[in-house]
Amino acid sequence: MADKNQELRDKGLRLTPQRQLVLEAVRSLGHATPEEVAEKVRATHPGINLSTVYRNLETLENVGLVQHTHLGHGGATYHAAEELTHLHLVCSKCGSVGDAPIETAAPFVNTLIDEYGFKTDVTHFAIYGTCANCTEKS
Amino acid sequence: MADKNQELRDKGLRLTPQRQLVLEAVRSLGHATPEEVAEKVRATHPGINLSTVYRNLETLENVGLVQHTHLGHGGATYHAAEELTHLHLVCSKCGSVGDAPIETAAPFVNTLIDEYGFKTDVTHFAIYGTCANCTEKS
DNA sequence: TTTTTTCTGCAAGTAATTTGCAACTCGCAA
DNA sequence: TTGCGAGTTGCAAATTACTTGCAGAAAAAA
Ligand SMILES: [Mn+2]
Ligand SMILES: [Mn+2]
Ligand SMILES: [Zn+2]
Ligand SMILES: [Zn+2]
Repeated sequence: MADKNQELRDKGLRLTPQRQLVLEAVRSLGHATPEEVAEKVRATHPGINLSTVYRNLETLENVGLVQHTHLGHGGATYHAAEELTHLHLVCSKCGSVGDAPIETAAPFVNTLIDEYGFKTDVTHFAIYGTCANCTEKS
Repeated sequence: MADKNQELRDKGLRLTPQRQLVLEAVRSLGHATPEEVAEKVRATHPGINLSTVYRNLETLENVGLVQHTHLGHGGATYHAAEELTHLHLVCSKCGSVGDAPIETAAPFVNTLIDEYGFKTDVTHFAIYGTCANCTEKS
């Protein structure tokens, strides 16, 4: 358990139960909005304030343990940083979120570097469109 | 001018000065937030309410005359539908918004169709990353 | 321990967008 | 032309998502 504590300490952060719970929640949820993180945390620790969740998500993002992405028109969702190894394919019709390996985007990313010197972060925004299922139905 | 009126009528919309002004503002501004659209409209017609602008942007989007995209972490920006002919390369460091032809993404889009049956709308979300300028400086 | 510093809960505050509603006006029909 | 009805507007209030100020609590340093 010293290891787990160390993880946050090494980043120069104070080890509070709230912070650990937020990090655990993000890790166990996959993608989650701040509200969902709060809900998860409160399942075991009801007292924790929503602003504490927001503040910790920001702090954890600053030290690189979590990251946010935009899957839809609204607010951000959070991931564990290690977990960002795929593209998000978001369907505008049904709202489903599919995954694809980041390598799928590699040629595109390379083209943008070569032609514009632009280094793309392909996971920050979702890939938006219509899924196979919804295309079929229409 | 009958033509211009017809354009909205053909979509089944009523022709109000507010609606025409919103559409013109979107067309002349390129990318614009609802607030910016309102500001533009008010330059000549001060009385127009912000909620009218929001409602008309939605209506115009429903009939396909305008579209929204997400360039940053926050709210949406609106374009004329005809004008969506480029990718947006948004720099996370300096906030600059560069353009690239949509064809740049064609191979990537095709890959997603072939492998996942997913039809990508590459303009809905910006391409996010670091521009050449900011990469140099660091 | 005691002290220092960071973090938390709570309440209040913003910013962006939406909604309810009564008054208006556009387009059609008489 | 005028009159009607559905669609539209302005305004105020509501909602949503997030942020901030602050005083007390709790980590970590001393
Ligand atoms: Mn959107
Ligand atoms: Mn973002
Ligand atoms: Zn779908
Ligand atoms: Zn830049």
